[in-house]
Amino acid sequence: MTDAALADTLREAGLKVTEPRVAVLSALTDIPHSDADTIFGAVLPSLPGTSLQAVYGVLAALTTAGLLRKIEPAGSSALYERRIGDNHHHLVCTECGAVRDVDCVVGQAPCLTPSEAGGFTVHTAEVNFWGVCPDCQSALKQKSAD
Amino acid sequence: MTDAALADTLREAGLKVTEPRVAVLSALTDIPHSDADTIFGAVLPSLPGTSLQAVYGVLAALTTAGLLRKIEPAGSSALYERRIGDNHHHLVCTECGAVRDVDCVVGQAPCLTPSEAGGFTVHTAEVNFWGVCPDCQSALKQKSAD
DNA sequence: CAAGTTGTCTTGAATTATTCAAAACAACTG
DNA sequence: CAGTTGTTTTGAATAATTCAAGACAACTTG
Repeated sequence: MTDAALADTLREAGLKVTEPRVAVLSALTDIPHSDADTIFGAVLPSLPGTSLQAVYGVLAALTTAGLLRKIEPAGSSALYERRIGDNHHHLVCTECGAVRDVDCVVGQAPCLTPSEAGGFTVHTAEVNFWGVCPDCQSALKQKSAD
Repeated sequence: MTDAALADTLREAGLKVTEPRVAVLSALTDIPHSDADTIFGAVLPSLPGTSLQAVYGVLAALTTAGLLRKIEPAGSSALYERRIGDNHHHLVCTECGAVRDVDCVVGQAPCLTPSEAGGFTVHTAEVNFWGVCPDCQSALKQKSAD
């Protein structure tokens, strides 16, 4: 995705186009499920004057505008991804924290209406799967072999 | 639940029985879905010499022993509950952070096997519902009427 | 029941992720 | 091109949680 295309994305969302915003979108295209610090590291080479706070500001703006989705798996810092609008879920490695996308499980989400909402107005169902990623499985096997 | 019964619960889990532990279990029986600070406030009257760090230590020990479940909804601090062993889920109010238990939705959890685990070994599926609790619904209605 | 061992609690401080605030600055509007 | 609005920079503050060392208490063993 070119910077021009990313700029259009920003404009369409009613946001001003700035270098930090384009850079953050670009970084998240390459490395989804990244936290603020990782994104900061990714954009720093192209924006030497930027700061971590600026990244936080950009992430907040883009998330509010609906261009980013913020996920906060237990035990890790907030992660951001560009894949939005589809109700996909996440698979998180309990060993290393790696995150992978999972398409919504049973076609729609019939199972995701709480039987008894107790007066709550539910608007979102979030599903997280916890497990061990292939890499960590190998590592664990290796370790137990010692 | 009496303190003696709570003490037995601790012993059965292979843990030493101490005042702070009994107090924390007792507090969580009364006020589930509490964070460390709330629990600290609840046990302080009966344990004047205790500290927040002690509460954190107790919570960590009890969670490791399987007596507590730790939940970490996005945007709030870690919460603890005694209800364990059943795969229930949570309903979280996006306005005030209130948490309510929800029984597992479709009988078992047939919908909670990711279609494509991508090599991950999945051991847990976590479901969180986000919505607005009855109290906050009233409050919002009130506000919009102004 | 007494002494020892192991593990827990207390005290104090450090860390990490994140947010707040004010001034300098840049993007879109007309 | 100038103005307005909103963004970024800079610097500091906050909140939740964790780390570490010594004091202490619970269960075990004799």
